[in-house]
Amino acid sequence: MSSNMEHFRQQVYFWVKQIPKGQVTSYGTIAKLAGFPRHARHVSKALGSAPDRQRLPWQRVIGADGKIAFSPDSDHYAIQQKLLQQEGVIVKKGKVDLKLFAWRSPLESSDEALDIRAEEFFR
DNA sequence: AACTTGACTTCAA
DNA sequence: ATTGAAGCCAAGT
Repeated sequence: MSSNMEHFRQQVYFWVKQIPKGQVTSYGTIAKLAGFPRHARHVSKALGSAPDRQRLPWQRVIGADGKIAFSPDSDHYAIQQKLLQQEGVIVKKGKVDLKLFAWRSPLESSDEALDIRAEEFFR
């Protein structure tokens, strides 16, 4: 049987793929959606080691404060910013206005919805 | 077993 | 709005 962490990773990939083009969400939100709240840091790890990064819209996952998480002087940072801008997301000083581009996931509105959704995916 | 390391988050100044 | 400290947790040393 696959490890818990492996399950986590699959859930992360699934939810990241759900983020609509031109919108963003946070590591923490993905962690929550995946059913593992408080594991925001592991979401980044899962993305970084994703076997098929090419098919994952990883650029749509940013910090809870709307900022690109990579170091501003890194290549990753520049690439992520470019990819986001290419799909219409406005990034100023490495920050996205969440009021305009935050993905309204089904689980963010209510905790009840989150529990229901969790059941669907964990049986 | 102890300590460090992140593509994190929250909260209090 | 910004900043820093504390909390977080699996992995790697």
